[in-house]
Amino acid sequence: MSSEALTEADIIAGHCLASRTRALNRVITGIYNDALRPFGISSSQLGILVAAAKFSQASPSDLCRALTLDPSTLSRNTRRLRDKGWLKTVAAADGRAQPFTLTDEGQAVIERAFPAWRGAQEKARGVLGSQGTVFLSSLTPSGKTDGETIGEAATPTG
Amino acid sequence: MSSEALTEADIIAGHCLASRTRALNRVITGIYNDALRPFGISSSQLGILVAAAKFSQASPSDLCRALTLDPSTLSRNTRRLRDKGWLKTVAAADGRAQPFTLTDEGQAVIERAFPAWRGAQEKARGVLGSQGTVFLSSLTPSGKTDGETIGEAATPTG
DNA sequence: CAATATTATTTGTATATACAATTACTATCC
DNA sequence: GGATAGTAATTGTATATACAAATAATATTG
Repeated sequence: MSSEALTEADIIAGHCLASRTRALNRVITGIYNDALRPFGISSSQLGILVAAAKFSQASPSDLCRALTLDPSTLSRNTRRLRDKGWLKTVAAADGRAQPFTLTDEGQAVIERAFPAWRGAQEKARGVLGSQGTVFLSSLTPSGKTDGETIGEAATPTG
Repeated sequence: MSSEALTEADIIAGHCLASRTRALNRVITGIYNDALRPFGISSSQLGILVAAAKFSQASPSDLCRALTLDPSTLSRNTRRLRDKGWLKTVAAADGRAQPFTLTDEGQAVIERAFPAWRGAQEKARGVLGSQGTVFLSSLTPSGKTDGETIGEAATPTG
């Protein structure tokens, strides 16, 4: 039993949920990006295309709400997808809105990339183990817990 | 019971672990960044400072291994921390190495930010629920599962 | 209906991130 | 010990991300 006092750095390094979440994100995102690279699409971009496919006519604000994404982030991301010809802007009643739809090319990209996505998904399951897979699967695409609260209330202490 | 065939987009949107991991990362990282902002430090930067505190003399390659961070990413991140005076480069036997140590100011920043970090940690626990908290706590700071495999092998099917 | 408030999106700026290429060393191996 | 291989770090370039500010259009309200 070590009797040294724990420093702030010890406590943070030993428990920080943000550091662990970000590290996990780097690992998992890397798996998908590696798998998707041959198709010229990133994990983030594929996520936006599939979200656009599900809203037949998506507005940026819809997707921001659905994905917990800052509007400025989505604006840049959709610009790249419009530049590639995978999304196209359509007219809207409300003059402020800039809704878009998936193009046929965008749909084709989803279909072409699908087997690679599936391979990455398998690899990610392996890395996450069943506990991690079940937990992450319980989240909505917005990163929030589905329904009420998943577990009980969190226990105190840092 | 819906009898429509699932499209690729339906399957990806409904299950993608990368999208969920990234969305969770946005939510969790945002909690810590909001809490730390008044101290002029980000979640990522605090993570590097505490890692540097634990290696009394850290080399970039040590930290990259410890955190699963690309060397080019760490290089830019430590540059900002050196510019702020929180890390300083020290001499090394190996002329290729650029090891650094935490400065007194860097140590002071950790101490000042600690209560805010603790508050963010509490909030994150609440968002994650006990299942998410337990899972993420089981990861090392590198984003990998501690020890063997956490759960059993993942079950198949995309 | 004109003034004001609200909403939707983009643009300016900055950090976090990674891949590829480059630069500087150190190690190895004839 | 000099050519070559390997390692450590940085720099070039690009995407992902967010906050703040600006722009533009619709809603509200007096």
